Amino acid sequence: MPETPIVTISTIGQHEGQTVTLRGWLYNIRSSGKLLFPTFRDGTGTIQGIVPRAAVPEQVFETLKNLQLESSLTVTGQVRADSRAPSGYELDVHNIDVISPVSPDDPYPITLKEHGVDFLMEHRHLWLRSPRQSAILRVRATIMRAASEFFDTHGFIRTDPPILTPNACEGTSELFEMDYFDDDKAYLTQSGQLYIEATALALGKVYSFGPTFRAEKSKTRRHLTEFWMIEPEVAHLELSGLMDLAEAFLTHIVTRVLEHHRADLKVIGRDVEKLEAVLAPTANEISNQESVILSEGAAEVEEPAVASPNKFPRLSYDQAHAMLEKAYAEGKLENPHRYGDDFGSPDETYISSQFSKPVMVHRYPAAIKAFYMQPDPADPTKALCVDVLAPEGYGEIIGGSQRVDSYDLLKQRIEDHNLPLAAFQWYLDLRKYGSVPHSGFGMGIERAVAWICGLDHVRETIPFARTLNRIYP
RNA sequence: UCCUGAGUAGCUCAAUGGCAGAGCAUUCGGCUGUUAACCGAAGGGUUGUAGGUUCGAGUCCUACCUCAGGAGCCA
Repeated sequence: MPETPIVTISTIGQHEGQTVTLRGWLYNIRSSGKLLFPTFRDGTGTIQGIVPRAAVPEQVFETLKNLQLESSLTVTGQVRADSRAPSGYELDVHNIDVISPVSPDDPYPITLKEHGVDFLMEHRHLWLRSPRQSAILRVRATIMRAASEFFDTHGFIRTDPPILTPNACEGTSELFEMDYFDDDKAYLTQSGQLYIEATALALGKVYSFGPTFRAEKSKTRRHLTEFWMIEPEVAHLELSGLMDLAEAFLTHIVTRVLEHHRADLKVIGRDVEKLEAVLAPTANEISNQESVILSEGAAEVEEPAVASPNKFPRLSYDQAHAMLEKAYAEGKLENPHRYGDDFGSPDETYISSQFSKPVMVHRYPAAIKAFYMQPDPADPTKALCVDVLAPEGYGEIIGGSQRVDSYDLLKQRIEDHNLPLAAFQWYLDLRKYGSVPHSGFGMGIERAVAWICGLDHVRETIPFARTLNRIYP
């Protein structure tokens, strides 16, 4: 190989006219008699090469002609702008050096044709190489970075809770159980919330970011058994401030993705206008219908405590219920929503479909929410909680609440929910020694990625999805 | 856990109860601008498993297995 600069495909345009070396894989190859059109990929993008038989040594032409897809190689050639190329550039190949050829007896299983879900998931380790999957993982990385960045730059301290826990955090979900040495059982965490309440009362503003596990036998496009969650928890913060926080947080993430991933979103096939609508100024944003909805029962609409640059619609549970009743009466929903029940998936889809921004639904009936949620002083049958529903029917991406800060009330709640008091003694201590109002939320990364990328299934949002029926590869 | 649907070539899919097929992939041949290239040829099958009905089952019946996505539950 001659001494040439080693470049990546994403920045190859800066080397127009130069002879460069790429290190990558053979993505596809077409031929037309004495012309070869190999397409190379290197993880940053793809570029088509052109190889006229007369222009290269016979051995280079023959080697490339017989090379199987996904063989690894280095390629040397001259970068040329070409209007026929999708990316604007082509490579006039001078030489190739095969690093590791794929055998024709056992060719690369994933072709450029269609494949079924089962086959692709069985070959997830290879599927990741396809342009769409790579693009999704790049966007995921930015979403995770932007999420951390938001808290890091707003005075939050990252404090990660344990992954092995002695008992159920909320006493509801199905947990993965394992032996913990001799006589004990341990469980994989389903939320770090209780632990970061402790670190919040130590450090003020904290967040955690890590994997969580749910053993529920859910089998839908929105569920994984192992997923990543980012959870802030803030001392002295009440519900309205929590909603401001969630609003600013999501706004920051969407802003970053649009800044850095226009090209990836195009590969994924995302309608970028839908994301831009999330950032649109509030005044122009809210449609007539939305105004009507928000003005009905205006007394209940939460006013942001801090002016937020980008306001999301806020609905109380009662307002959302009224919206669903109306929709059912008009035949837009198959089943009526029973007041007092949680919203089902079709309900959430309908509510979110009425807005182009994420919707914050707050003050659910306390009876259907977790024991640690603070009752609303204005109506103790309601909890000071909020669910953020992503647009376009992507469902709940954030769930949060103000926490019970009274020792006596929390103890009562633990007993009412038949939870083992001893296991929660440390949690009660937080209310015994200098309790303050505090709030937090959790966002599931995969649902956020699915929404932002416009995917129809969360299994594509994580490198190796863990679902009810699949733990391979 | 419940409901619904699907299992046929390496992959994606056809096949009135009557000879097991196509495209892609692989191999061989052709083509100097192809964009999931195209054209010609070849090889490639225990039709998810086990029973049953029938002269005859990929097709009908029963059970089971696997997968899918919807409910419930959740992020």
